[in-house]
Amino acid sequence: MNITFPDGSKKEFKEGTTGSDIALSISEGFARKALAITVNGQLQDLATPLTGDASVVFLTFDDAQGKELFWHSSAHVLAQAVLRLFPEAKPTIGPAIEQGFYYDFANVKISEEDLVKIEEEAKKIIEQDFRPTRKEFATKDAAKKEFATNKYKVELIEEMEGGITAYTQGEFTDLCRGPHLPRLGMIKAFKVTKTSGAYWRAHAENDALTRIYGISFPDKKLLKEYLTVLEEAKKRDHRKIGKELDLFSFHEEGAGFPFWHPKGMELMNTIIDYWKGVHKRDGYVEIKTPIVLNRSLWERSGHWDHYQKNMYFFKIDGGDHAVKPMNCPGGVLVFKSRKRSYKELPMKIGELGLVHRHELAGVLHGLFRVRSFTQDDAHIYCLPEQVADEIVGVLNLVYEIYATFGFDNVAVELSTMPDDHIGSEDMWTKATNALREALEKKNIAYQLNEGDGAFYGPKIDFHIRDSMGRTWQCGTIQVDFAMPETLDITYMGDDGTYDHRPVMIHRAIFGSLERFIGILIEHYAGKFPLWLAPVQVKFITVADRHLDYARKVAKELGLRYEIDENADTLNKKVRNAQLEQVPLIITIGDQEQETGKLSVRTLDGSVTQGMDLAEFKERVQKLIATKAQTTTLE
RNA sequence: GCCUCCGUGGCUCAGUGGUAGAGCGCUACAUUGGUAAUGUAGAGGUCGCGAGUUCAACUCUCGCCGGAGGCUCCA
Repeated sequence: MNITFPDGSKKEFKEGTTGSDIALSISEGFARKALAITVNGQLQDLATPLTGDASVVFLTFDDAQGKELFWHSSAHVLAQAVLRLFPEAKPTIGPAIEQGFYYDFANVKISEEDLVKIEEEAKKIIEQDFRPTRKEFATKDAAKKEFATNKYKVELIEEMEGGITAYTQGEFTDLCRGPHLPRLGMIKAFKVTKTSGAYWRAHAENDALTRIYGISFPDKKLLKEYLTVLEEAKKRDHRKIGKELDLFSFHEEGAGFPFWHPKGMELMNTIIDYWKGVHKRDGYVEIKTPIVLNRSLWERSGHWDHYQKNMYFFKIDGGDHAVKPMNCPGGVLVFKSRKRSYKELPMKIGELGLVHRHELAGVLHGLFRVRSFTQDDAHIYCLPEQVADEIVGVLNLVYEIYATFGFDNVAVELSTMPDDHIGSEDMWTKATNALREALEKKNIAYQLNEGDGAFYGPKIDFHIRDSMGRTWQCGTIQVDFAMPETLDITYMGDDGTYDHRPVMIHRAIFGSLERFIGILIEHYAGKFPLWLAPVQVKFITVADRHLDYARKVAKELGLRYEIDENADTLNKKVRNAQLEQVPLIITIGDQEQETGKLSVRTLDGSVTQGMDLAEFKERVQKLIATKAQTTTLE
């Protein structure tokens, strides 16, 4: 057989030669690194004997496919280790994930201490250096017989089409499509990281499973690097920095309800001012609607039937009321407060609305997942033929605003009709197409999420990554033909009748001010750009006699400032200001007081002495006006 | 809500079946210091809440509340 290599070279091999032999024939060093081989684009393990002419590519841990194979094999090792320690456990599925792998087990309870034992057992298995062998079942029944004691595997086999295969390593056999590492000894570092509850097939009504997560590498150094990255990320945790910088707090008296401190509010207000500015420029107007509204509105809007589990209810004067989980129904009342003409459309009505949603206790997570938050909401009421342009307008604004904060890694998802929805299929198709076309027009790559839309319409979501690599939904654009109907919104067309329904576009760019600020804290690791920093400059005096002069200069600059009046040493005050991540530190002593010049320190530790006041002001104003990402005076 | 783990002064964390300690912070005094921690003294805790076991619980058990990492859900 003739084998073609990626560089175009060809070589003749005997029929039945394995990938591993071919790899060895090229270079010994390379063979050791190669994990698998693709033959005519099909992934195989190195141990598989090859037949016929083929073009081959060797995969290493650096390739996504190689990584997946490596971690999938590691998941088998994990399952084998668990079964050695807990023979009664029933393995279900164990895939590779973005970072590592997991395996789900039924019929077993695993404590934190067990994880250590499992890891030790896994290491023994790796040392045994098994070579996984493949077995093909002639029939479904044969496969079911093999896995008869595991109803989950039997269920999987039931649904399979084509050849059913299993892999065996030592005493452990698992149902698996493969391929696998040729030798398990290639796993040089193996760590069991955490456990979690999970459900069979991810449905809460199914059996509860125990999920065990792990990660592995072909080199111990890579594991060390991975752990270092995790530790660095932890230092950026917004909950930690939020406490250190005195931005916000949470209290037992209201789980999931953030309390904003003065500096946190300074930050939020700066962001809001910016938001209001760009929206005004783009023709938005702003409203404010009540937080509490009565039952009849929520019934008409569909929230009573489709969103009740997330809402807070109470009775006033014997009537049911709800705290708003969304701003739209209230906003619609403003639109309907008088008759509208087609000439007024599109109407873009913004609202920084405080919404409350009763989220499950287990999902709360700092500012990322709270029970009350401020949406930078807006509803665009437009004619059907204006929808496409309006979506493009929102997309432009979304990318402009994200860029202002230095976010270039934004993942976009398009979510379609969920099972629980209002409105006709026809409306949903129209709305989904409008979103899709806008994305394609702007050349934005997106992932499709079938059945993940809001109950009233499909949506585009924008996801931003936090320091731990988790992604969080921020902005959203939702096209809604349904609510205009259920809430009976009309406008007068050029035919002089009110028989026209506008289309409603719901959109938010930050999504939640709270979440967005949480992400910003981690994104900047607390070192905010000058325009955002709650305290932009901190004044430090050499001695108490310089305080009056410091106060005078501070007022003149027109920046958000603090003066350190503590009786600490200069060094201590500098240290504190650095730890508080204040972008500019101005030291005032005899020198400055006499010459009228400034001594300015930036967060990187560099100090500029003898700076002219006017020049300093000019540079700082420029940094603020341009919303510069870093604060340097050079 | 589910799984695993955690809950000691404002913060970070030691600690023991016989009712508690450190550093930072805070207060006072002394020091007025030139770019990452001046010194001395002092105040501050019913060891998350409730019940049980025990002669005795901060320590053991159970329940609740809150937190962490996941699952599911979501902005």
